[in-house]
Amino acid sequence: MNPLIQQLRRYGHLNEAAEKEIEQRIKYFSKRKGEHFLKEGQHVSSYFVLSKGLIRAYFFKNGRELNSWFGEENQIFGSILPVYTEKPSFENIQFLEDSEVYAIAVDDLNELYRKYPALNLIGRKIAEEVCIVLEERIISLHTESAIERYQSLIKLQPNLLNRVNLGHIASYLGITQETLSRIRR
Amino acid sequence: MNPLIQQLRRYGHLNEAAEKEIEQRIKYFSKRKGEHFLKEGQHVSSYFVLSKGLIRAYFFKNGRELNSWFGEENQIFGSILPVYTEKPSFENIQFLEDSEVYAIAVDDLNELYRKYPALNLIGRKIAEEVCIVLEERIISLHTESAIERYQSLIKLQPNLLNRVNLGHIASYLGITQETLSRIRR
DNA sequence: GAACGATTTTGATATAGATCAAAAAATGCC
DNA sequence: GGCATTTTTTGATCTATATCAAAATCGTTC
Repeated sequence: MNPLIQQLRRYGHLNEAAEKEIEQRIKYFSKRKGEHFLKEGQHVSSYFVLSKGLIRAYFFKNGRELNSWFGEENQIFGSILPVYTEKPSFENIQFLEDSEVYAIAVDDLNELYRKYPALNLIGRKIAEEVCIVLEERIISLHTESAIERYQSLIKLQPNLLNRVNLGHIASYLGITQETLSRIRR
Repeated sequence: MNPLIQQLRRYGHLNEAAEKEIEQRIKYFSKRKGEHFLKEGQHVSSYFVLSKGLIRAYFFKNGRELNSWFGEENQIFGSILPVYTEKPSFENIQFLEDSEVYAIAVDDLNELYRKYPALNLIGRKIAEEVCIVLEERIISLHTESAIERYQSLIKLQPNLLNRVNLGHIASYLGITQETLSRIRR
């Protein structure tokens, strides 16, 4: 069973015809560690799922890379911006391990929304769930100290620490690597 | 024309029957400055619009109030959490000026979604737009200094400064009132 | 327009986290 | 197993922002 379809089913039911056409449009990629899935200014994919691997999303600020999130297996994620506005994303998405991805292109998704309106319920649920995740991140950044943010992250994505180096984690938390090292001690 | 319907129309088309029933379920409130629209643990409203007035959303952290956002006239806002999970919000919503509100209850909205599936497209668009706004706030908190966050806020909601005292702004920015006062100098 | 409370500013000091530099430890490679 | 590279830790100092206290300003009411 296609891992992206599997994720979509968590949010709502689709009839067979819709599901079949979605499946036809889902593309599979196999990528090596270090490769990019998406670079700033492109707008290839809307939603996607890793059946294997690990990714990070990052952007540039004053010439420095800043991580905005990490994605692990069997989560659904993507960039909302291109889906909503058809504008490209300012984010870069890079594989941190050899990975396998199932993805649907922005244009395909928008056509599917037109053709199968029932899909909008699923799209709504996904976007609402993303809102809730984003709100939690805002609260974390708004109210928590570096130590607390670190603890929040371990609670949310406990495996991450074994898969990603500290520099990436520090960048996500909005602190320097040195501070993170001191926090952990 | 009902101000909430007017906002919904910005996201997509609804047939007459749907629009009529939505309009019937929209409730009007007139509230005085200082009154609450929503207190922590309730889940009255999903989406709403002010035709007049100003509100803030806030929550408690270690006994202190922290502002999470401000709402002005002719914006659509609400709490996604109750719509998505049917769980109550942890936020409080209070009027900062005498206000007039058009609102739709969570239960009504969910029934409308069932009855008029086309509404899901609008719900999806709204949630997607909220995601984009939330992402901007995350970037601001993640990467900007207090001064930059202050400037970002003025750019986004320039009238706010004339309508709200500095304590509220500082609480939104995640800094103390003293620091905000020094920044402004 | 005096008096009160609320809001904003100013001052002195404390602290979390940044920066720069270098050492130590871990990892990968031949 | 030894060398090179990357990652993590440690140290010294600096800076942005917090805290606590008090003064100044503003707004409202009688």
